[in-house]
Amino acid sequence: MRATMDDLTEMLKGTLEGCVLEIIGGEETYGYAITRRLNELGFADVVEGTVYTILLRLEKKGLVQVTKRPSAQGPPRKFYALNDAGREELAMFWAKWEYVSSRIDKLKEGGR
Amino acid sequence: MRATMDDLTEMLKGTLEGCVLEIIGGEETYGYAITRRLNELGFADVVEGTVYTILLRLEKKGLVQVTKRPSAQGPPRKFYALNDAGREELAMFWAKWEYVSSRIDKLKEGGR
DNA sequence: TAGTGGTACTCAGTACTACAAAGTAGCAGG
DNA sequence: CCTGCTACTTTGTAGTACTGAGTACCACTA
Repeated sequence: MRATMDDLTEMLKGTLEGCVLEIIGGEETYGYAITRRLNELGFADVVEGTVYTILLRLEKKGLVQVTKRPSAQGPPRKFYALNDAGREELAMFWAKWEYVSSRIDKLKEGGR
Repeated sequence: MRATMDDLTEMLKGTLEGCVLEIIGGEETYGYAITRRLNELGFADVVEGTVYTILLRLEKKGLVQVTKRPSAQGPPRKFYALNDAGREELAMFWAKWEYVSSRIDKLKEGGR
């Protein structure tokens, strides 16, 4: 119930999934690495559980192709890559983001 | 379950409340008018029910001052104005927005 | 004067999302 | 062997926007 700057979870709803799509779109990668990447990017509080639920959702929606590969650093990794539907969804996400963020910025400028 | 451009509801979660705060901050106003304002601003699918739940939440959090005034155009209106806590919350909202949107834009630019 | 349409508010229930928390499992180094 | 790091899974919870139904008040009009 804090109102501090670092509590961004509500604002990330609906955008985190798109961010994960974008990261996967850049290169085939896996859950743990995606979490670290998001943390690096400034989304410091995003934890693994969140990312894994998103990945399962993407898989269910048929937006990604999954490949299991052994790892030298622990249990096997599940690598994710975008398929055509995923790339389409990603483009849609950026279109929505463009739209929403421009409206909000306009509102901020006292948009009449 | 559509994936069309006009389904923005998930992306608005966490930001709509801030938008309502901003509108109230601009001038004392009431629920119905706020809904129309949001629709004008491009948030076409936002409906009254949503705005009223936000307003009740703001009231519960003690961020607004409420004044009931009779209307010539129907039942009495509940006018909302920001108090000090509300102005603080609004500033916090814009700070968060600045932060989150800049990170997402960076990610979009292929941010390394 | 009954009916319609626009204004204005309320409330119960639902869907979706991010997070918390706990657990399983493998490998490396001391 | 045991601690720490990597890596994945699952269950449950809280918060938010939306749906849909309802109440109520007024103006206009047929």
